[in-house]
Amino acid sequence: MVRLNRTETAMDVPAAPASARPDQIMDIAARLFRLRGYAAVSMRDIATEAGMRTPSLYYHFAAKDDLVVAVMDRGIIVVRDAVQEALAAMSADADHRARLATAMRAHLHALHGLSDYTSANVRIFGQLPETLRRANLPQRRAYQAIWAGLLEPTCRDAPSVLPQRVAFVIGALNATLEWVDPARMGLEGLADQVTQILLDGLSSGRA
Amino acid sequence: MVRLNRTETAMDVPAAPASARPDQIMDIAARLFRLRGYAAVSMRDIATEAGMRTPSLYYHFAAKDDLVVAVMDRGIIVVRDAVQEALAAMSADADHRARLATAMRAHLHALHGLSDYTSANVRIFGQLPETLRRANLPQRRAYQAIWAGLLEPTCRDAPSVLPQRVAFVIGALNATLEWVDPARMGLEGLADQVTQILLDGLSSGRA
DNA sequence: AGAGTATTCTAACTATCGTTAGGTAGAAAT
DNA sequence: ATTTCTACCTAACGATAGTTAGAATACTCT
Repeated sequence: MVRLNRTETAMDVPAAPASARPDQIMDIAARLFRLRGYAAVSMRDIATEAGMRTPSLYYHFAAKDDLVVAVMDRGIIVVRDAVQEALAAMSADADHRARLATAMRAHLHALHGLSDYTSANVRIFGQLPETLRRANLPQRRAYQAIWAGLLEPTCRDAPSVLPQRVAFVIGALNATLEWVDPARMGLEGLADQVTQILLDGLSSGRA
Repeated sequence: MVRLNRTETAMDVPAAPASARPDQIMDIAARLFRLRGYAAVSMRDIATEAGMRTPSLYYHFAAKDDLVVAVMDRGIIVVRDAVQEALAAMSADADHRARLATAMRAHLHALHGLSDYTSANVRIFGQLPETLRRANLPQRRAYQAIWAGLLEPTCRDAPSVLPQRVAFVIGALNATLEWVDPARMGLEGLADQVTQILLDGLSSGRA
């Protein structure tokens, strides 16, 4: 609501390189998309939060479609990098259960704490017209490939179900977005619970 | 796209009671919401599919909000009835694992095969403004209560996590909406896989 | 200091949204 | 036969969406 003149907004972040303005816009867009969904966030909303007039956005992004695609792609890249780094930091002789648990933790962390990009992606993917969804599919497939490698040892006797397992596990992790209150519940407790259920099932609760 | 005059549309369904017209509109709305999301479906779209002019919708539903709330509520009622009936049909001495598996199957069936109402609910709930979401919450809470009863035996030693378990299981089941191709994959195979993972974990795949 | 580029501005356009006003054809009731 | 009610119609309103044209400002480099 507060109108900022351009001196204030530009000078608030003097350390960042000049080319970081698109990043700032994407940050704002990701946060709003995450909070309110895709159609409910207008270019005017994003411009207001960025302290600029609406048409100025079009200097950095030619259309709302381009902006949302950029946000969506980054959402997958962020979680993909997080999971890959977490796996790379493990000792080489970790078994597949430990690797799965680590990947789940990294995914949940990217989803709830790291940034708004991955959560925005999960939140609005289903709201996008098919054209925009298709634009994000290559990133998603690359990320699913990581999980296929992780889950392959769990279904060696029926490899045909692997793609469905991948989708189910990622979907189950993403579903936590809808009900987890990040403040009320610690991320560690959430990760413990979710990984335990997914690895050993609901029946193992008393162990 | 085809324009129908009122004689054709009114006479096509002479067997149905006259008061079924709101149901027909809700059927169409649920199908479109499921396919395209909330904001992407206009009252004009619904009216066109119903073979009428847009303002005529307002004779049956005072606002888009009322229509969408009616669809959302029915979406929960449908799945709730399906799960309750399936549980009621079980023998009284079934253990909690069998009851859980039955409930999961019924939920998945309502989600993928029974009608568009439950899938529309799951699909667009996160897209609604908070006011409309709140209107659907009582139905959701009532449905969650059923699952709380089902899941309580799985976490007797830590009852405080029960609400989160309920949300996680329902969320995981709902997540299948995003990746299951109902035609390509049989509903039974899907249910087998999902219930096995949720009950016994990913590691049990080779059993 | 001045030229050129980068960035933001004002003003406005078109399209579509949900919705309202007010009228009309047909069936039901008196 | 006249009224009443149901279910639909045409016409149009105000609000808001994404977007464009073109001028003005700020920054960079010589």
